[in-house]
Amino acid sequence: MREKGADLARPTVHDIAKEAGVSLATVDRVLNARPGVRAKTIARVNDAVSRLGYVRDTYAANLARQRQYRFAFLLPESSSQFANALQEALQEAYSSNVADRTELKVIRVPSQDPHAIVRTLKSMNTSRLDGLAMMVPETPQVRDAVSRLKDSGLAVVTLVSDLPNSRRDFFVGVNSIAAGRTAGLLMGRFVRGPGEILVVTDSLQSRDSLERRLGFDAVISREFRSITALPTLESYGDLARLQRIVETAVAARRDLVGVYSMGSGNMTLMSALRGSGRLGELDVLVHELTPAMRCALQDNEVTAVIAQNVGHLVRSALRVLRNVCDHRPIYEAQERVRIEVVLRENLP
Amino acid sequence: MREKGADLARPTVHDIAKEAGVSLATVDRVLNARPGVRAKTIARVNDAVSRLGYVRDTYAANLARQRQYRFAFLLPESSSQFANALQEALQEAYSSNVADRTELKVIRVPSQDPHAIVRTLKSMNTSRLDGLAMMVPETPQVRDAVSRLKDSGLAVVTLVSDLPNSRRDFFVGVNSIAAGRTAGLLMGRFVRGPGEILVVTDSLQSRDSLERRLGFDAVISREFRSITALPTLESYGDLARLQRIVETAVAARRDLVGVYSMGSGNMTLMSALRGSGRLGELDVLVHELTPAMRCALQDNEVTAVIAQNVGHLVRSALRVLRNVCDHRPIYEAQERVRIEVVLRENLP
DNA sequence: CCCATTTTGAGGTACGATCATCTTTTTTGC
DNA sequence: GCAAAAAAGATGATCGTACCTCAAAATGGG
Repeated sequence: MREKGADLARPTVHDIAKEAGVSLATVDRVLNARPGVRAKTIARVNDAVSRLGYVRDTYAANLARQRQYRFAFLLPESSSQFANALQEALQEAYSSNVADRTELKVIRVPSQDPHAIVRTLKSMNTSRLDGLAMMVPETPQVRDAVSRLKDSGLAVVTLVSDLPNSRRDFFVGVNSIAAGRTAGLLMGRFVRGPGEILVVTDSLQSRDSLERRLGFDAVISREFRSITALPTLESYGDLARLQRIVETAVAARRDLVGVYSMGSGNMTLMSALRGSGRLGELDVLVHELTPAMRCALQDNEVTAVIAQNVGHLVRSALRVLRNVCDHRPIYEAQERVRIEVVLRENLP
Repeated sequence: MREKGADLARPTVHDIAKEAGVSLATVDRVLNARPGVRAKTIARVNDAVSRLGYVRDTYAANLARQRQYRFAFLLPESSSQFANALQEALQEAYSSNVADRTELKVIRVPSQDPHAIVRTLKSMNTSRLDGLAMMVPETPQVRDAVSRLKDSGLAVVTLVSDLPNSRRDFFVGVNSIAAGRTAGLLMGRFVRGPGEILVVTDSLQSRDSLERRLGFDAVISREFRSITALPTLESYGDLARLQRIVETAVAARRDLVGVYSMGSGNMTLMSALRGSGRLGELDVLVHELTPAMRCALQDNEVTAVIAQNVGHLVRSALRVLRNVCDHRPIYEAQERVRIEVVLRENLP
C-alpha cells in the first residue's frame, strides 16, 4: 500500500546508501551481514532502511546470487490417491509461477516399510539438496535419520503427518485432534437418534489416526451422549481384511447410524458398505478428498469429507523450505493449513 | 520437476538463440512479438522454445522492463467487518512477498450509494492505473462505468459480488447459488424435526442474496420436506429495523428451528436472537467469518459459517489482474474460490 | 544484376541486487 | 606521531531479460 505523496518507486540499495551517507559497498555488507563494518555504521544503514521502508527485491537478489533451491519430496508409494494428488499439486505449483528457481524431485517410498524409508533417507546426497519435505510414519529410526539430515544442513519439514520431538524445522499439515473433533461434531449433528458409530482406520499405531480418534471421542462423548463410538477397527493396510471386518461389523451391529473412516482404503470401505445394503441409513465421514470420494459425495454415499487442500500443503511446504534455507522467519499464521469440510454442495 | 539427465539449469534466451541458430536479437523480437521477422524464422525460434522447454523468467523480465502494476481495490465503506478483513488481507498480501512490483490503493465507497460509486469510478485517473478490483452492488450505471474503464484499457475484475453482462475481465468469488445450496444442506441436516427457518438479509435486490436464497430453497424443498423456509426478511441495511423484525418474527413463530442469515448485520441479528431467549433451540447459519462470528461459533450460538477465504480472494484478484495486464491467460481452476464450511471445531 | 527493402546480427545499456577486488581513508595501539 | 589494522569506498562483472541502435546480409522487383 502506498502512502500519499510517497515516492512512487520503491527505494533501492542506492537510495539507502545516499540516505545513510555511506557507499554502496557498505550497504551491501550490512544487508548481507558481511564482516568489516562498525556497529555505528551498521546502525546508520539500518536506520536508513527503516526510514525509507526499504525491502530487498528478492527476485533480483536471487537472480544475482544465482540462487537455486533444490528440494525433494518424500511421499508414500502406496497407490494412495492422496499421495498422487499431492504429487500433482507439486507438479502444478512447479509449472505455475510459484516455484521459481526451485528444482523439485519426488521420491516415493513404500510407507509400510520403515526400513526402506530410513534407507532412502540415508542414501540421500545431501550435498546436492537444500531441503526435504516428507510424509512418512513416525518411527524412532526416521527421527534419527532426520537428525542426520539436519546435521548435514538440510531444511526439513514434515508434511501431513508430523514427527514430534524430531529436529524437523516445521510441520505443514493440520492438527489431527482438531480434525477428529470436527468429524465428531459433524457426526453428532448429522446422525439421527441414538445408535452406534463404526470407526475404521489402517492402524492406531499411526499417530494421526490415534489423534483423530482422540478428538472424535472427546466431542462425541461430551456432547452427543446418545451415540456410541465403537472400538476402532484396524485393517493394517490389508484391503481384503478391511472388507471382511467392515462386512462383519455392519452385519452384527443392527443399530449402526454412522461410519467414521480415519485412514485410507475408503474405496474398499465403500464397496463393503454398498454390499451390506445399509448405506442409505448410514452417515459416512471420511478424510481426504480423493476422486473416489468426490463421486461418493455426489452420489450421497458419503455425507462429508474432512479434507486438507493439497495445493496449500505443497505451497506452504515450499515457502517454509525456502525460508528455512535463507534463514528467514516463518509466518506461522500463513502456514496454518485449514481443516476443510466438503459436502456434496460445496465440492470444489 | 526435473527429468532425469536433463540439464540442471533452465534454458535462457541465449540457449534458444543457439538452438534455433539465430541471434539473440531475433529471439528477443520473436518472444516479444516485435515486427521484422519472417514467419519461417519465427517458427524456428518457437520450435527451439518448445524443444528446450524454455519459460521466460518473469521476474527478470519485469525487472528489465521496469514493470509496475498499479492496482486499485474498490471496497464498500460500510463498517462491514468483511470489507475490513479484505483490506487487511490485501495489506498482508502486499507486505508478504506475493505482490511484487505492485502498487496497491484501496478506495472505500459507501456501498448503499450507487451514485457515489459511479462518481468514484468516473473520477478515476485511468492513466495512472493498470487494473481495478471492485466489490460493488450491481446497477446498470456501474456496468456502464465499467465499460468506460475497459475502453481506457484498464484490467477490471469483480470481487465477491459479480457484475454479469458487464465487460469485467473476470469474477473472483464464489458461486452464490452453490453457497446457498451448501447452507440449505447444512441446515436440513442440522435441525431436528419439522419446523420453520427464518431467512434474513439486507435486501433481495442484491443478486448475491437472491442467488443464495435460490440455492437454499432448492435444496430444502427437494430434500427436507419437513422443514419450511419462511419468506425472506429484509433489513434494507437498517440495523434497528433488523433488530425489530427479527424480534417480532421469533416471537410470532413458535416452531422456529433455524435461522439463515444471507447478508450482513449479523451482530445485530445475534443480539436480537439472544434477547429472545430462544437461541439455544435454534440452528443459526451465517455467511462470512468475521471476528464476531468467530466468537459466536465458539459460544455455540452459531452452528456454522459459510465463508470464503479473504486471503484467497485478494491473491486471486491480484493474479488475475496481473495476467490480464500482460495479456496472459487465466488458469480458471486455480482461481476458483472455495466455499468453506466453518464450525466450532475447525475454526482457522 | 543492381538497388531498395526486409530481415537478421552484433553489441551495448539498463533493471536491482550480489560478490569480489582493489584502493583509500579512518581508527587503533603503542 | 606512526605504523598496522580495520573500516569504508570505488569499481566492475554477473544474473536473465528487455529494448535500442547500427551495420550486415538476405530477399525481391524491375
